Amino acid sequence: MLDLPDDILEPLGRSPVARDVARRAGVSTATVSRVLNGSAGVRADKREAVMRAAQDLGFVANGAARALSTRRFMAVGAVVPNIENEAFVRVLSSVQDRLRQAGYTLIAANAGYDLEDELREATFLLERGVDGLMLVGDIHHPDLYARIARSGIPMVQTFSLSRQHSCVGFDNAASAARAANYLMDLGHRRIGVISGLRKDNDRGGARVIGIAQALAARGLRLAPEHDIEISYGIGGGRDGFRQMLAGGPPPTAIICGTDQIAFGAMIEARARGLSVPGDLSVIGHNDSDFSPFLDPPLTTIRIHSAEIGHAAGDHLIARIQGRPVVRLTEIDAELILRASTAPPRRDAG
Amino acid sequence: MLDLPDDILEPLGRSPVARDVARRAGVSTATVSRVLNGSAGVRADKREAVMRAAQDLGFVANGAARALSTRRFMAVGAVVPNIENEAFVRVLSSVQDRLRQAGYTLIAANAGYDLEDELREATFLLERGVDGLMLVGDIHHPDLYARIARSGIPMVQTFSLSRQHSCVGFDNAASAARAANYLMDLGHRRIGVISGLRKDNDRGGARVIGIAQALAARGLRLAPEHDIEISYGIGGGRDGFRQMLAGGPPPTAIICGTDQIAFGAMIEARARGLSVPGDLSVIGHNDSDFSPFLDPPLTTIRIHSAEIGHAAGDHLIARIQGRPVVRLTEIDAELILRASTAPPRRDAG
DNA sequence: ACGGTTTCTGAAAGCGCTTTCAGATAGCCA
DNA sequence: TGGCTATCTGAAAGCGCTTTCAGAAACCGT
Repeated sequence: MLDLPDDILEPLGRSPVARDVARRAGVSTATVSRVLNGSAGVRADKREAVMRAAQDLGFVANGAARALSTRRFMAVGAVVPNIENEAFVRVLSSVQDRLRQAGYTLIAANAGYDLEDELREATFLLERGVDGLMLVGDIHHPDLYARIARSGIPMVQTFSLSRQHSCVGFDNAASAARAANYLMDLGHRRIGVISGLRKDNDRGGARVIGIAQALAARGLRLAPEHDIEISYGIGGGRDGFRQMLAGGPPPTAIICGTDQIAFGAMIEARARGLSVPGDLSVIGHNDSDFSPFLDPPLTTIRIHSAEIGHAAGDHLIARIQGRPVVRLTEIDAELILRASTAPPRRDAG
Repeated sequence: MLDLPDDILEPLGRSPVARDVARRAGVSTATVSRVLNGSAGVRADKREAVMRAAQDLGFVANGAARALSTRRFMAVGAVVPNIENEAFVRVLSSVQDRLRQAGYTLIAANAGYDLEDELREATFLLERGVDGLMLVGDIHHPDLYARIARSGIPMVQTFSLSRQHSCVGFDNAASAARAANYLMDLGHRRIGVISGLRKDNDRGGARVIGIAQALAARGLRLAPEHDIEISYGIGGGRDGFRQMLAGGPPPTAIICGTDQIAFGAMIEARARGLSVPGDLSVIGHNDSDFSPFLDPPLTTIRIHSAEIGHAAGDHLIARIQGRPVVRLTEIDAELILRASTAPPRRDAG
């Protein structure tokens, strides 16, 4: 006969713990743990009893205690340059998708395109005990690499490729070069670039380099006055294009760091009486939702953010679980042709 | 004379714990904890020693152990209907801002406009042990309220007002009514609505009700064929407006659930040969980044998402820390007038 | 130098879970 | 029924931190 305490059917004044479930089911906490974690080797009747007791009590295991005991926090962190940027939101959303399926939580943080801030945020995440970390790009604070190494958790970089570290991304230089080649194939010879901030941003930098090299390969050059660096957004695009026009003969085509920038440039071009694509061809980056609906619809380099996120999530989960992984996953970007690009006018030279 | 173990200057094979710091500094773990948590009452020299030892070792306190010991997870959860929606991203970003300052982490999850999914995600967060919870809207699964109550953590609802629960938001019906009144003041009499999904969405529902009531107050009515419910996005807006045209005499003005929907409707209108605002006035919701740059610039109801997030974050932190709070914070939405609205044509009746 | 305060400090007891280890139980065959 | 193996189970030892409590040290006035 079991010896039941009086309070056994009374509500507890606190949230129930494993001990309470064990008492109610007439077993030990060890068995409760075994049942709740699905480990085999518990007789059916006891399993039943535990399940019911847990149910009745509304028992929810204390995450901190579990994490302390298993050394698994069941969460991974992600630090992105700008949490409000469409591409990064999509990545976060898709990486969370995967993590969620594996029982993990995503904790996202914002670095604001600054290495020091990124270090701070990532450290914060590391202190929380995340089991894995996702970063964007291949340029990070050296201390960050050191801390990640010391913590011993897996890390994956996204949106660009890397020799040193695990990554899921694409060749920013090559895809931008492809866009440049497409423009040159159309007959353009004066091609400009409006990119977002390039400091500490290997993606932006690589793209400009890719374009410059593609031009060089055909005997052209990226004129300094056609190489503009601005802050992100539609306003940035307007400013950028205005700046570009101020610097001598206008380009007949431009490649922009985001679709927002491209949109801004198109607005400014129209305000100046330039028609797109008649006087100016425009290519963006990211394929935003609104890009197919612009006037004219925007040619853009589509980055498969969702795929990047899925792959990055799978990569981290696999490494956390000790499964083998490929170090480098390439998710190719794609040039989406729409009506914002066309051959230059005859007389444009 | 202190008795130092041999390994004291050797790197440990594992990440350092408080014990290691204590040994290196020649104090107990209690003192280490006191120093690292800034509690007063530790002599300067010992404090120094601990600081240096922690520094040297690269000590990072184990979050799970700390959480277990303090019963504070130092994280709050947020469940939003759609993590890729601009307005919600902004709220998450601003709430995180505040939390971060108070030393808390934000864990965000996606509910996809479904009460069951929301319950599932919120439960997941609760199991993790979050210290507070942010939800969107005033309609939730009854079980969710029960679980929150049982867990004893503070919760705050956002984007709408509530009689029952703490909230930071605005009166969706009133702000939509204001937009309707503005249109009627311009002379419009046939006003339509294209909203996102209204099931389990009090915001969308309230807006339509507000509009219908505003119309009724002036002896008009919202015709059923002018009351369209679609899924979100630009495509949704196009579909919605197409549907509306199929149902009899077209409205001279529409109010849309988001700027994306409004943009879609404008595209469809133009495709049908209708000019905006000549033949159709359009009002959106949220004031997206691109809205001022559309052709014509979009009149919209600006929701101060960042303020909502800040207030919600402050509210939660205050309650977690046991400080008094106001139960209801109203952050008024604002009608931003741009060129997509104008008086109807004379002959439009 | 001494008793009485005041200030610091360390030992130890948790926090609530998982997991090992050894003992208990059940199952099986002869 | 006895002996042996195969299953189950519970006691107890952590996980790494915070915090209480009582004792040690420092300080003070006389």
